[in-house]
Amino acid sequence: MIQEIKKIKKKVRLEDVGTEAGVSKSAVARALGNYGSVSEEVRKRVLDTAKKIGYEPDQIARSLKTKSTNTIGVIISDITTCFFTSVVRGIADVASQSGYDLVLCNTDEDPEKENKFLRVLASRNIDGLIISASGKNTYLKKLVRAGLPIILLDRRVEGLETTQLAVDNEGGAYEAVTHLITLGHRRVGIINGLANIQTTVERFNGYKKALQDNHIRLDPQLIKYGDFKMAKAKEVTKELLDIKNPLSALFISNEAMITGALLALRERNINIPEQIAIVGFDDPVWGPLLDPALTAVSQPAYPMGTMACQTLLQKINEPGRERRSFEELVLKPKLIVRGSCGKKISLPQN
Amino acid sequence: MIQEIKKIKKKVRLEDVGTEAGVSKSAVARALGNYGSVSEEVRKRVLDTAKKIGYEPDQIARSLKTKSTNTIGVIISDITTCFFTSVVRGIADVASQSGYDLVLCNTDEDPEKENKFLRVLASRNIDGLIISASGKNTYLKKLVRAGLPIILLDRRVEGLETTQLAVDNEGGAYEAVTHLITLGHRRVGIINGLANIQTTVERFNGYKKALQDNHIRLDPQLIKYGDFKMAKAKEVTKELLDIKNPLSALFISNEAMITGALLALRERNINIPEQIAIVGFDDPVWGPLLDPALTAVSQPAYPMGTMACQTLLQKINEPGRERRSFEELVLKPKLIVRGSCGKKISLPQN
DNA sequence: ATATACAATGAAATCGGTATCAAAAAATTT
DNA sequence: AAATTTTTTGATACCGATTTCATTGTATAT
Repeated sequence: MIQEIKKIKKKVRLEDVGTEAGVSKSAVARALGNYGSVSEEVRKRVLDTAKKIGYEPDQIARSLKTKSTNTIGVIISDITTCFFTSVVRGIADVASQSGYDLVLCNTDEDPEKENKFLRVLASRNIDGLIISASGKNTYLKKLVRAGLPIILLDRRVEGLETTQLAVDNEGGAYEAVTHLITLGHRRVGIINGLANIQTTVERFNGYKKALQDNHIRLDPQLIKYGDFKMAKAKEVTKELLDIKNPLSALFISNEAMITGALLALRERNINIPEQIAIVGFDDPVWGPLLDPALTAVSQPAYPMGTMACQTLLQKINEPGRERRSFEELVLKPKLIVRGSCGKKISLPQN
Repeated sequence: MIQEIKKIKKKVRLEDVGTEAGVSKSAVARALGNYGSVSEEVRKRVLDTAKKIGYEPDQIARSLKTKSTNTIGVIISDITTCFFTSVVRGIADVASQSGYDLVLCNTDEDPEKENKFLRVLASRNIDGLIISASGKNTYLKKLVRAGLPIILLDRRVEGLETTQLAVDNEGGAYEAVTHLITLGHRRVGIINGLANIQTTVERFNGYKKALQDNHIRLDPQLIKYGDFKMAKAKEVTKELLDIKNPLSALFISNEAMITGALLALRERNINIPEQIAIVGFDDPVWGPLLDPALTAVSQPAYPMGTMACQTLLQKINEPGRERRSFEELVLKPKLIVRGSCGKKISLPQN
């Protein structure tokens, strides 16, 4: 039994570089950290031996002392959502450029999970946080008060005085629904997202406002709620198709639900746009592949990510601005008209 | 100028709990850490005061001592790729259940970025790594030798003795192309991914093998390379459409490139499947929405993620198994036949 | 009652860096 | 050459947990 477990290479520490180079670890720290003063000779020797024996500083140890981890937390509902995918990519690119890393958390809109992640991230001493919050969250307030730089992404949270970055959901929805109305549609259905999520409410408001401005009465039958996912939207779409006074157009509140809705229409053999006109909030890459191509509200997801991260990094690095950091950044979405709403239809007599 | 900057709440430390509860910090550590022995009375008192003054242990400090960070690194090419999105979600779910967090890195297939991320993650003392490696990477080998638990995801790396988890790319491609051949197609084009990526090679091999097994000569004109992205695939598809001896079927190596290819066909007003049959590797959610619906090779992306993470956690927690940890886990993809390949065509005379 | 085992506790070392401080060495001024 | 300043350097405290160790107090065995 002389067979030994292969020895795992031991970590090279700052001090090891010191002994190898024949100086104290303080000297090494100065040489590598470019601060204090070191003789040119020692600096060179240290740099060489550091490279030679493969020294890599331990971030954990460093963080313990400096209180900065070069980490930013990202809390979203679901990375699988195309919108968030792009946002996260944007965040990641900016972060990486500045030497920050991302810790990613999916909450599935579950406030409990959200709370758990917040605690975990806080205990990890993240330098900043970008969060698409589910809503009422007590711990989040604590973190804001504790001075953690935070960007509220895509969703406002009441009573939280911190920077937020969102899309003009109401405006986007308004534009989309107005487009339908302009084309002559009077019975416009809507598939909302989860009921008490900020974005859902705002998009719904845009829908309502568009109807109102055109003197169309709100019909509760035309209003359905999904959960931002495909399956539920499919179900709910079928319900919409089954009401007696049928709808002629449908507005759908996010990408996954668009898929669900279209699937339902497919199953029922309903033609777009002849039998029903479709607009979606979110402009999927595959929209142009459909026949007719999808008319949709396009959100600048990637730019939102980069902007969120840039703003966060500013907050992190200029803590002086903290006082005036309660700003609202709003990006405009854009309606992209393709074929799925068809041409102007003749108004029914009423 | 009596106006003061609002005081930021100071961190509560283990020791603070101690003084508040009238015991030493060692006692607190034992009470909270559930080890050693503490009198029931002290335990209760400590737990109470800890909650009262809101103590949250500092992970950084803990990690420094314990050498474990409860963090796993995830290095992929691009989170924007649907396949990776699902994989990452799978990883995240399993990780989170076991109290691990994810640090996410996008390399864009750039070996330099990959190397940089590896260094950063190593210096952060991650407990394990899941990586879809770009290829020849020196630093990765170092980490394996250093004993870091690693799962190679989706792509093998030569000379690296560590667990790997991939889809049977060759098999999947073989099945797809064979399907086309069975339907009577003889001139089958292929849009490959980036040239020296493992998955590209394997899928291409499946394509070649299928042709070979059916005694069809490889025509270089039918073979194009993309970069896994949409734009390039669109371009390349047009090139394919322009060759004189036209192709009757096309196999496309991943989702984004499918979109690109279909976009090109759309522009040229080419009918699927009458003028060209289409199979894709990757089964997009929107595949069924097309007309005809897309025939595609479906990869179990989410399960790959969960499995990768489970396997990794095993490695982390049972270091004894290290010796025999050079295993290859292969998942089977599945061809899903829908409409985009059409029916059997009559063979041209040849 | 004495010896022994065991539970409960606090002091102190440790993890690997950063930062402060005072001593030593070198350079400059007078 | 002596005094002063400046540069270079190593020793040491510190970050906030974990963990070892020695000590005290209590329970059990003899």
